[in-house]
Amino acid sequence: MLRLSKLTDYAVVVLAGLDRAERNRRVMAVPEIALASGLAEPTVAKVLKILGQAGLVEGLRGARGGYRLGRALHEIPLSDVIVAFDGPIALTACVDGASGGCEAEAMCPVRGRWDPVNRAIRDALAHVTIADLAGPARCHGTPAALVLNA
Amino acid sequence: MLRLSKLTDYAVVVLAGLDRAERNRRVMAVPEIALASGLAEPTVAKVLKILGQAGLVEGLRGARGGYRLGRALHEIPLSDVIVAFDGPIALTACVDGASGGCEAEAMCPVRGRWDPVNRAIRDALAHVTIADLAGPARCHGTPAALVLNA
DNA sequence: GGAAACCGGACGCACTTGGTCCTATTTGGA
DNA sequence: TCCAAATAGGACCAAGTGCGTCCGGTTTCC
Ligand code: FES
Ligand code: FES
Repeated sequence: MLRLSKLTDYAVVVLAGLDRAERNRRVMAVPEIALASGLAEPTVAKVLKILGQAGLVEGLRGARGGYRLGRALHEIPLSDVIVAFDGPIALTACVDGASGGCEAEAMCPVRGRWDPVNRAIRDALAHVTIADLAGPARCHGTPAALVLNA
Repeated sequence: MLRLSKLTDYAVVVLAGLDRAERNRRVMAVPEIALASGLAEPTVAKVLKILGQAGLVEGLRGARGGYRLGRALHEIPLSDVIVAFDGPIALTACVDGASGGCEAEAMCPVRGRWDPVNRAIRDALAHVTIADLAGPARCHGTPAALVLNA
């Protein structure tokens, strides 16, 4: 359905919640983040694990541990979050060297023609930051709407 | 995975195949299209049925029947095909009035903020025509790449 | 040393997707 | 008039995958 997974959606919410702690230079533990975001605790944990692997958040282990933002929200492009959860951004299975995903591979008239479309989607998603999605604070200079509707 | 369904992919191939018949003002039957596109016959039939419901192709019933393009390929935006197979183009479940798809609905900080992103994707997809994907013939004036990478 | 917290992976349920097939309806031709 | 050809529409089942949950292991502070 051209939809990204729920986890990706949750990730944005979690990141937005973490941002509030960031301003106080605190770390937040999972239960606290779950409460702040209204999501189930195990789900939040899973989201943060994946975000950690992608380097978007930093996890501090041990007692009094928690999570902290790896970068500021306005430096995290939406595409990074999507890639972390949904894998590479490509509309079709038959891109570049990926053979075998398609049945009409031999005589296919659209072989490789999706590439410009994929690149366009990637670009659009790369120019939106999580800060644009998280709140009314404009920290990027150009609001997302301006860039996107050009 | 931000992927569109295989059926959508096949639809583009099928439409490209139909275009060759269109130039001769002929109609093509399912077996012929299947042969031309290299796809399985029942699959092609299913694709054409859906395309017919969307008005993108016209089916002529009875003996000597077949399928014909509803419009020229360069007048069919990619978004129309995607909508026919994958439903409305929206990255997240929580758009506009669609409540219930999300758990953190009450206190969600990103409620409604996806809309500009969705609109951007929709616009990008609406400016690519099937003709852009189907072959080297440029019939739209501006090639897709130019519009997309602006 | 114990408690608190993250880390990594495995498991199972459930939904969606895809491919196939069958029947009804329509139309052209013998 | 009757039959063959071809679409229309839906039902059906199998496979894959996303999603939520849980558990044991490891690290760090008190
Ligand atoms: S190779 Fe996949 S649709 Fe052509
Ligand atoms: S309402 Fe769905 S993420 Fe906010």
